[in-house]
Amino acid sequence: MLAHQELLSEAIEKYITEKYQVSKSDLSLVFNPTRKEFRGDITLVLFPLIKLLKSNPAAIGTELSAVLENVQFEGRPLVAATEVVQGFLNIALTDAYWMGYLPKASAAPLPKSGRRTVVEYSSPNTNKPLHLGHIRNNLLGYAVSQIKAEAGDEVVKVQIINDRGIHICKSMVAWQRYGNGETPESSGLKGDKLVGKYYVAYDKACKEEIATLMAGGMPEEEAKKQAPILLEAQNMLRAWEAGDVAVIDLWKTMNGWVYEGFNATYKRLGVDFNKNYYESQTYLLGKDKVLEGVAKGVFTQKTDGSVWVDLREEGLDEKVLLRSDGTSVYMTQDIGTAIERYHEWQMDSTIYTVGNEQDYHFKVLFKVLDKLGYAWAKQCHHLSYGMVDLPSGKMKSREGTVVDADDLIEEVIAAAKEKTNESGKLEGMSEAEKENLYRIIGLGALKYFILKVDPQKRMLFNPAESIDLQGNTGPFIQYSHARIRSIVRKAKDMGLKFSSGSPVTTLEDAERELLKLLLQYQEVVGEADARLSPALVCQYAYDLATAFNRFYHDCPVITENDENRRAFRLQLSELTAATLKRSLGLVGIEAPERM
RNA sequence: GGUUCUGUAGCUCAAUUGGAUAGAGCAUCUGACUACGGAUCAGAAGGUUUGGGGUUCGAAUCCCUACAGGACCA
Repeated sequence: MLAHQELLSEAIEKYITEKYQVSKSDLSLVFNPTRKEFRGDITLVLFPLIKLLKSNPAAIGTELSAVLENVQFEGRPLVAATEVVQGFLNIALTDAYWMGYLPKASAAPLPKSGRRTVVEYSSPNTNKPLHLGHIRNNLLGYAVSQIKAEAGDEVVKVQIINDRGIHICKSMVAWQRYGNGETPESSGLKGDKLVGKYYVAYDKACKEEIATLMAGGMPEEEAKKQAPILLEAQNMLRAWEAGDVAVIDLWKTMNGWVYEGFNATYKRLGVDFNKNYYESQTYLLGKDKVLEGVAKGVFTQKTDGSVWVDLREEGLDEKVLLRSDGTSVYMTQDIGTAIERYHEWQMDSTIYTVGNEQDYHFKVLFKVLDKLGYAWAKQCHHLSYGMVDLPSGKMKSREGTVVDADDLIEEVIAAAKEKTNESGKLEGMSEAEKENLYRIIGLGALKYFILKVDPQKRMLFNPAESIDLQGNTGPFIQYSHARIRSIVRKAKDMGLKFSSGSPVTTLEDAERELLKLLLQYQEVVGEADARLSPALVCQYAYDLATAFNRFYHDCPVITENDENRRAFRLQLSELTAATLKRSLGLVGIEAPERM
């Protein structure tokens, strides 16, 4: 987007190829941003040229400096100053060059790519409420969707719900036994919480039954298989697969409760989906496709009837696709879902947002789809993210250390309320506006805390730090935005001008740094898209907020006397607020006008 | 046991994917034009990048190895 690197690069290439008779292909110029302790905007690394030109860095540097000083941009000098430090040629560009880009400094989406991307995130089971792990998953998936859209793709956000299987039957059996007809309405419990309660009840009953059997002399292994409530659940699963009307009805009812609960959580969290997929609707297709694969000879059926794929040549191993009794495994339904989804969307790529515990699973899935002959299998990506740990260690549902999503959301909002009331400037706000602000700040803190970490890495979730308002946090950026908006509003009330007929031609350091950062917006979006990393957007927003705060500290804005300078600074301020807001939006964080 | 990911300041995270003296925040200490919104800004201190080899002009980054932790597959 910015022209300088290309111009500098061309000039140097032309000079070296002509003077030293080296071919262009042997010449690779390495540019880096200049480190901030040196003067300059961009730096050419000279080391790679030493051998090629048979000279030393200092000599090469001074020689190239002379070349660069003649480079023009739109009829004016591009380079203001150069300096050779060790093996590096630091190049400072002219303020006129930077100012030329001011009109383009407003954050805007990249051009349409013409590509359609499906982003899958949140793949809950319907027997338990959502927890902190799902929150990381949802925030990542949503943010990546936003980033992809900003990078020009058409994005389809989908959820895959694991609504069938033994786990949901366990909740159903327990509800039948102990529920007395309890519903979300009768109990006032959120639907997913209600179903989760019976899953826990199942677990408890099952353990008791196992203990009873063992007391009667049965070995533990046997008892675990023979517990009556387990047999009931297995019976129910068979009845479900056979289409038993009563079982299906109960299943629909209880899953319906869960969906209402999930939807409430998603809404509170601020994520949404264009389409939901249900494994109950895709596992049969998966089965068919696996059997087709057997017919085609890409899978093998063993004598017991089970179907396997052999991936040893690809460095993986053999993997079961259908059990000997013909029932499907996770892989089976994932195959069906992938195929159905492609038929529906014909997307150019798919992103699966799933924890890194499934790394192997997705390697296999993509190979299997490839073996089945689907060319699009190569465009499937697993956005693998690390598990979330607590200061007390891992989350373990058995030990009750799982952090419930709804509870967590309400806690961060409550914490935001408390802290905001200590130091906020909320006079004149209605109660409803205040409540909304607490929500925005609490969620801003939570989301930023989670998304600033590289997705791939395992992360530690410290509840206390997640609601910090200072330093590298969401609320810090939100505050910076609100402060700028306040300044801008005030300036407008005073009737100050935001542009002038004779714009400034020289820049203070803080002004230049801010302008340069504003111009990086699209580059950051592109990089975050390529690397599927919302963390880069978080870092950018933080850098931008910091750069503005320094600028605001160093440079008078409203109180600046020079009208042209003041207009420029007001414009910079307004652009910064807009870019902060847009960047935060990419990671699902709202930017309030006041706080 | 096999495969794979991770290891950076006391703590939580960065490091433009091989470039300069490894950067931020928190916590600690010190300061800021009579506060254009101080939830701000500036500074100090804090490092043998888990250990050991190697590759090269140059390594937190690539290779080998040991150790530690996580995950997956049996």
